Amino acid sequence: MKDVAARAGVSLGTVSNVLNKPDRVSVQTRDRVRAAIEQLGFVRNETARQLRSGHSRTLAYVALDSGNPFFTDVAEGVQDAAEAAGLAVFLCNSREDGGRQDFYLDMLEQQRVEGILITPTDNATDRLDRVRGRGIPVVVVDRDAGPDFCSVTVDDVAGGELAATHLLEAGHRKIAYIGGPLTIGQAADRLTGARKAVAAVPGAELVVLETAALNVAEGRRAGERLAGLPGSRRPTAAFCANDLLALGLLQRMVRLGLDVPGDLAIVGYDDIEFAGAAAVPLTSVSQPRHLLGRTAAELLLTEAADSAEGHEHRQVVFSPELVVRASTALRTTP
Amino acid sequence: MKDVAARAGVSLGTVSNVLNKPDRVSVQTRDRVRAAIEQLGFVRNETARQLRSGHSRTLAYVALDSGNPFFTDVAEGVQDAAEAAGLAVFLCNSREDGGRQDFYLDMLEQQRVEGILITPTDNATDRLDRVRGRGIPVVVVDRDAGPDFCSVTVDDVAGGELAATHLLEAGHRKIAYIGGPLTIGQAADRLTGARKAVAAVPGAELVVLETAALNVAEGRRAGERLAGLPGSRRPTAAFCANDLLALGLLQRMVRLGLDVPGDLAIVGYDDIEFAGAAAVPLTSVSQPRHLLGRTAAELLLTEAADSAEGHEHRQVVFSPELVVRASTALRTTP
DNA sequence: CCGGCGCGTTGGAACGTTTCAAATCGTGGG
DNA sequence: CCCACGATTTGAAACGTTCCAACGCGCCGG
Repeated sequence: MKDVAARAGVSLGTVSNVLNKPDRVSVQTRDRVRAAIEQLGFVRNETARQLRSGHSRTLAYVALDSGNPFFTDVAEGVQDAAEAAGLAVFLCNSREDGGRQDFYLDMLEQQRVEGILITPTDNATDRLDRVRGRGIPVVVVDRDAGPDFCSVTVDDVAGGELAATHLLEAGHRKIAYIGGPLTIGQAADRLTGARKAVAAVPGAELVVLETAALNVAEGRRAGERLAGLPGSRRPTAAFCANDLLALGLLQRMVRLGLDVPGDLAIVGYDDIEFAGAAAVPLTSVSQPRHLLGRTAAELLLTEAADSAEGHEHRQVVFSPELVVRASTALRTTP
Repeated sequence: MKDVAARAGVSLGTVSNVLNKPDRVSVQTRDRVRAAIEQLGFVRNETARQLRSGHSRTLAYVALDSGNPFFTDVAEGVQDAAEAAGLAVFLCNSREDGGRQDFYLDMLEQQRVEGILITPTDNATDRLDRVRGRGIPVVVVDRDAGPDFCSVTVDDVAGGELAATHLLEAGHRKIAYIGGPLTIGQAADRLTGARKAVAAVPGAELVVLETAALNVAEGRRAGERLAGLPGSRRPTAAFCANDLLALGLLQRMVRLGLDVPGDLAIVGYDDIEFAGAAAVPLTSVSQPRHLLGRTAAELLLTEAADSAEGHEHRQVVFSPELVVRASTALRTTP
C-alpha cells in the first residue's frame, strides 16, 4: 500500500480511503490511486485488515460428513448467504469425529471467525458454550440444541406424518414403516409422525419393521421379509426412513417379480439425487436443504449484529415436502 | 497475551517463546505462563501471528462441484495431508462457474494462503499464472495444465483400456462404448483407451454410441437403442463412460427383460457409492480419489518449500483400477 | 579476582492495514 | 479582507503477534 501511495503521490490514509470509502475521496485522486493499484497489481492484505479492524469477514460451517449430499447442499446454501453478505466461508468436515471437530473449533477460535455454523457430532453443547463465551456466535444446524442456541432444523415428525398421510389418502390401510435403529432420533421421529397419521384413520394399521441400519442392504432384507408374508397379511405400502432403504426395498421387490406400486407402494425420505433416477422413480420426503443452510447463515449474521444488545435465540423449524413420483402412483384397479 | 504476561509476571516475549519455542524457556516460567494461559482462557490470535510471521498456515482447495462425491473424496485427501502438516484448509466450490472461481481466487490472494489446489472450470491458466506471479504455489487437480504447473491426474486412456480388456478377456468380441459428448476430454480419452484394447484383439469390434450427456436418462436411452437391435447384431457387452450411464442402461435392460450379465455385461466408470448397491452390482473403473487429494496437497507443500530455489514442476499421473462385480460375471454358458 | 560464556529473559521494532483527530485548502458570507 | 465551513488529505496511533539484539546473571577457567 505504501508503494501505491508513493506512486499516486498521496498518503497511506488516502489509499485506504479509496479502498474503503471511495466517496470521501475526490474523483481525480481516486482515479490516480486506482491506476497505481492496477499498475502495481496491488492486492490488499486481508490479514492486516482483519487485525486492525477486528473483523475477519469469515464464517465457518463445521459439517458432519461432506460426503453426504445433504450436507453439501446445506453448505451451498450457507455459501450463497455468506457471499451475499460479502463473507468468506471456511468449510470444515468433522467426519463424525469429536476429536476432529474440537480441532476445527480450536482453529476457528484462533482465526477469530465472525461466527460458526455447526452440525455437532454429539452433545457438544458445553464446548459450544465455551466458543460462544469467547464472543463467537454459534448456530446449530439440523440438530436441536435447546433454547440457548439458535438452531435450524426440519420437522421429522411432520415428515413422517406427511408420508403416511399420502399413503392413506391413496387408499392404503396396511402400511409398513421400515427404519431403524429407533435409537436414532430421526428414525424415531419419522415413526412417531407416521403413527400419528395412521391413528387418525379408523381401520388403518402400521406395521413396524425395525432395521439395523439405514442402508441399501437393510432395505433389501426388509424386502425379503415383506415378500415372505402371505398376500393377505402383507402391507400394500411401505414408508422407509430414508431413500437408501427404499431403493434397496424397491430393487428386491422388482427382482422378486412384485410390482411397484401395484403390489407395494413405496415412500422414501431425503429425496436424494438417485430417488428420481431409480428403476421406478421414488416418491420421497424432501428437506429444504439449501434453505436450511441459507437460513442458518442468516441467523448467524443476525446474532453477530445483535451481539451488542441482548440477542434472542431462535429455533427455526422447517417443514419437509412430499415429492410424489411413480412409486406411489394410484393403482388403476382400486 | 499482555494479560497472560502480566499474570505470570513475565514479559510479552517470554509468553511468545512459551508458545513457539518452549525449550528456550525455563521449566518454572513455562509452567507459570501455561497456568496463566489456562486461567485466562487465552487463545492465540492467528491473524496477528500471520501478519507478523508472514505465514498463514492455510491452504485452499477450489473444487469444481462439491456435490460430486468425486470431489468430496479428493477434498478429504487434501484435508488429511494438510492436517498432517498442521495446516488449515479453505474449501471453495466454484460450481463450474468461472466468475465464482475468480471471486474465490481473489479472496484467497487477499488471505495470503500458503498455496492453492484447484480443479479449474476451463482454460484458466493465465489467471492461475497471475496467482502464481504473486508467489502463491498452485497445483492443478484432475486436469492437465501443461509443464508449467504441478498437476495430479488419473489416466483415462488407461482406464478405458482396462475396462475393454476386462470384457475382451471374458470372451466378448462385440463391445459397445457408451458415452459422450466426445468433446469432453474424459469421454474421448476413455474411448481412445477402449479402442486401443479392442484393436489388439483380432476379430474384436467396438461399437460407439455417442450420448448427449453423462446421466441416467441417457443411459436408459442407450439401453433402448441396444435392445432394439436384432440379437445377432447386438453387442454382448457395454462399457459406459460413467456410472450414471451404466446405471440407466442397467435399469432399462432389466426392465426390458434382458439379463445382466447374461445378455449384456456392463462396465461403468468412477465407482460411485451406488455402483455396488445397484440391482446387479456394477463392475466399474475406480479412481484413487483420496490419494489424488493427498498427493496434490503434498505436491503443493513441496512447491511451497522449494519456493526459494528453482522448483521443478511435476505432473503425477495415477492409474485407475478395475473393481469387478456381478455385472460382468463370467457367463456360465460360454 | 576478572573476563567470558550460556542460559533466560526483556524491550522494542516490525508486519500492513484502519481509524480518527488534526491539518490544509478553497470558498462564500459578512 | 477576515473567518467559519465543508471537503480532502495527512500523520500517527493502534491492532496482537513474532523476532532479534541486547541484557543480567551465575559460573568456570585462568
